[in-house]
Amino acid sequence: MSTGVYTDSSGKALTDYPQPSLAVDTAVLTVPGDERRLGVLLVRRDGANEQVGLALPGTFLHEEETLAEAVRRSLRDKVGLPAEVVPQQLHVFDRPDRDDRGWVLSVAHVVALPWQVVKPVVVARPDDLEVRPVDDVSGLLFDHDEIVRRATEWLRSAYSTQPDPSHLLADELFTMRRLQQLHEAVAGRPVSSSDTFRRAMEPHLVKTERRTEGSIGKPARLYRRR
Amino acid sequence: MSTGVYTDSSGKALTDYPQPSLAVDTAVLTVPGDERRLGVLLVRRDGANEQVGLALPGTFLHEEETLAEAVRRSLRDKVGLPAEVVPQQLHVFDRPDRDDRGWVLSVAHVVALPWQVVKPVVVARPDDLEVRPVDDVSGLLFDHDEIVRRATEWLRSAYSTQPDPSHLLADELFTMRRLQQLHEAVAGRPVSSSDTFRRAMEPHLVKTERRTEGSIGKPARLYRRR
DNA sequence: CAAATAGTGTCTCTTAGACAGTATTTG
DNA sequence: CAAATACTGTCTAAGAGACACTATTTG
Repeated sequence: MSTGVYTDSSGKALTDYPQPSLAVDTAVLTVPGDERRLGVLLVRRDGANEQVGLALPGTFLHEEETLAEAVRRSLRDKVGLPAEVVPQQLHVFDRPDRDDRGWVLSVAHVVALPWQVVKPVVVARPDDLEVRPVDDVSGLLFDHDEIVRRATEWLRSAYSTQPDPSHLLADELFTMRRLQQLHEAVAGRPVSSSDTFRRAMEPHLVKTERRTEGSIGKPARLYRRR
Repeated sequence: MSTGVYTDSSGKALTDYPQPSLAVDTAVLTVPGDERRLGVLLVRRDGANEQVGLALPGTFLHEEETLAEAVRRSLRDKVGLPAEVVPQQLHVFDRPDRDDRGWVLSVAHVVALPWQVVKPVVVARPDDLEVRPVDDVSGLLFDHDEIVRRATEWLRSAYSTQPDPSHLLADELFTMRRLQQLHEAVAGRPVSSSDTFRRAMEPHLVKTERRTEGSIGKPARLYRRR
């Protein structure tokens, strides 16, 4: 690590420059089982020094920690989510006045989790936590509306070419219809055509010989991830 | 700005947490007029406190400055480039040991500039500055190889659907062939087919009635940006 | 006129989209 | 058997890619 003061090209020591605080804020996306829409997890902030209102879960970066670790820590400590998540970096928000408590930059992240994982934490703390459809989100604290917008765009783009890249479908086996419904929930609109959807997804999946049982109508073929 | 100490959820004041220094590093991409390959601008670092070797131009974030402003300042002060550039954020590099001078996070940026703009500064300071083909870059300081890789990927992706989105072609009028040669330089390989290239680009351009003059072969139609 | 480059016409193959018609289940 | 859902086959339109052929210049 640093063994002494070093200077930049203007001869100023690094520590002479006030540096910003660095935060991470994370859009946790999920599709609630009942509703067929993509949702984002929000936390109510009303601590003594915090601004009051809804926001994304976040925290300040701790010493020697990576951004991904800070994201995992914030999701574990503030929400109660498991620590195995792999967050995706989105963008650094750097407006000097974005946080009126001080000079705080935020590295926005996104992670998508199955409803089975998110539901228990929301049920456990209904006064603190809430899942809201991404297309209805507005009025969040700081610039978190914009983070949700970017996170949504990122996930929708990822789902446009690959079958469930974020494993929102927790089941090992699933029908083409179930996959399509998930993709429609993520996209926020019906797929252009079932035919095209099937043709686009089949090459990326393993076609099993198993079928659904007990459902109404002709039993559907079950697929597996490749 | 901050009116007093505030605390996080564990009751610790923000200033109790050591915070990292925040740097910006920028991949300046260009296509040298003679060579038909995409290049990146490198600076030789050999100051007293700096590591010795080739790296991207960068700087530390100053107080109340945005990241884009820091990028412009670093390009102006360390390279001599004009200040009107619009940098694109790529990724935050956060390995705690990525800079052995201390805990430094870097927000990597990319910007593409016409050779007419880059050439003068390289010619003026041949011992400090160098443009090297992106596909030949390796052994840069810190994790700058990775930044160049990401910057290249970003630019190539941008050029795959739009005609010269970064205005690397400084001329107002240009032939389809010239545009294609630029795109081939950026992509690092020939376009799959001139026919397809023309068909993909024409809708995004204005077809003028002017033609090239004095060139060998049939004079080519000139196009303009929309 | 030969060489060089630009531009057009058109054929084939693939894919998207639409949709009719068949298959297999539940109740 | 009616209703519901799954699946197949096939037609059409649009686009990608290939390429022959025509056009217009220089030397």
